[in-house]
Amino acid sequence: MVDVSEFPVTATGTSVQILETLIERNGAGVTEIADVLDRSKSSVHNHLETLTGLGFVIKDGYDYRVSLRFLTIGSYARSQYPLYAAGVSEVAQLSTASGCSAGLAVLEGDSVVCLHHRLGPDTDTPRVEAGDRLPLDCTAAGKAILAALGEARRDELLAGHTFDSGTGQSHSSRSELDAELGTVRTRGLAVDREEWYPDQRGIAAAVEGVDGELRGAIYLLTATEGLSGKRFQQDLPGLVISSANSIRNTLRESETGCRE
Amino acid sequence: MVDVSEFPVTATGTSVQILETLIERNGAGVTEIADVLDRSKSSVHNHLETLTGLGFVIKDGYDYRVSLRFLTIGSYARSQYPLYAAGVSEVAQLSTASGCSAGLAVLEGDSVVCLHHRLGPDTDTPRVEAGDRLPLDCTAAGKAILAALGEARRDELLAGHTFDSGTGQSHSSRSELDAELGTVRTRGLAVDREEWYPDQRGIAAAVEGVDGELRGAIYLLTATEGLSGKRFQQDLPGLVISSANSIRNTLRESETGCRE
DNA sequence: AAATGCGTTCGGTATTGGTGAACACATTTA
DNA sequence: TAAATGTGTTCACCAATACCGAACGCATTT
Repeated sequence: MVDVSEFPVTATGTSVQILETLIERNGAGVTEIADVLDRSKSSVHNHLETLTGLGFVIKDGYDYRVSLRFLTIGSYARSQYPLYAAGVSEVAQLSTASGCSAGLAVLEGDSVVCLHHRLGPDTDTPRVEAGDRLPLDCTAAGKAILAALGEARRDELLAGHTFDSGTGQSHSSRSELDAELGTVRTRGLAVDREEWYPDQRGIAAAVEGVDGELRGAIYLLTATEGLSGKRFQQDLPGLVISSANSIRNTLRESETGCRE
Repeated sequence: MVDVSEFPVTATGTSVQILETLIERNGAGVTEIADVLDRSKSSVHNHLETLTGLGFVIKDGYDYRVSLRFLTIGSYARSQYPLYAAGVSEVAQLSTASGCSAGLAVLEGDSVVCLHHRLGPDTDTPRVEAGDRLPLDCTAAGKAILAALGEARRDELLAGHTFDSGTGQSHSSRSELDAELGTVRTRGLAVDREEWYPDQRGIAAAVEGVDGELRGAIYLLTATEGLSGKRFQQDLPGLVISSANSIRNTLRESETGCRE
């Protein structure tokens, strides 16, 4: 958890700290939070009353919980990314056609965030949710995005990166990663071979806008079990690439003002 | 917009006011916000720096935008409702089987909120998003939920209700609504006949937990065009009711500790 | 009937959020 | 080239307020 006291408006920091406590504990009461955060009950009570009044917290009985207002604002935040509107129906199509789970991811700040995820017919893939952060170096989407960035930005993201997430089947150093990113760039496709979750493979392609700048990535997730080499190396990659192209076209239409 | 100064922690109120401005204007800069809210630039700057540090706001260039952190927390808030986990795959099935859009809604505080929405193959239904609020009296989901509540709670929700949302095809008074809610209770099904959006019809059924308490509703949305009377009065209602039953069973399993 | 749990209210005070002016930097105008 | 305008940012001052701690009301438990 971030140290909330290092920012100029400490009261807002306290409110957020209380929100995080509510999330961590799946709802809590005034006294409980005051204990955990080592604050007075009255202070906590004031914050909760404020957050409730503002619609971010719901009180039921003795418990306070975070409200669906976050989902409302979250849906809006997602709609800020043109990739979402342009890609959501293509994800449905990709997921149906491939029988795999599929989704969209974007780079926000220094993390790759899942914008949308659709569970496939073979339901035994990890339960990724919209809003989840994806590891940079051991997921197909992360690699696709890294490869599409300029070197300066990539260096920023990987500064101090430890290469310790995922299953350990992935790279152990920056130079190994850089080598793979070269391949990703030439193929226009990134893969993850059981590097993120055991028995799970991923395939992803970056999507750029009309200006050539990165808009995000579309990815596909599937269980290794019963997956033939040809399917992983030819069929599925083909579907992902064609989906990415389709999204690029939709994006071009919306970014240039429709069917130029 | 709520008056933010009526709550004890005014600084949090100000932060939220700034967030709302960012949403309203699709991102904004320090000066712009200071103008709109009639506050000093330094104050706005401090709040934005705090919100950025806490991860709720993203700065790109001169603009600040709300971040996907809201989506992350929103997904969590949604997962607090057992109806979501129990119903999301049933919604997919219902949507596929019926060819309509379908979704889940719950009562939070005094509003009915959409937990999940899946666009159907016939894509010309309103673009409902997770987190959207649904009108109480002119949507099928709203009526299903109202009908399932105790009288006291229903009175609370409808106190001061104006019956002016939707297309105007709906009820104009509380007594008319009450009459329909009786029918809803006996049929176990609520409908909306172009009352919310023109040319759109809805069907919904409430879902209760093992304690008999309301957990929310599952709904279906479809265009009137090309919809036969039999389909709207028999086929689709049958699908919705069987979906609701299926979710009730899933809920029972999870609430009693799996396959009792 | 006493004791413990909860959330809430209240006054006092040290902290701090807000202001407005000055600043650095970029872009636009003359 | 120089001035003018537009950003976001920094700073010192002061009134406003977020915080504390004790008291309170109300349940539930002992």
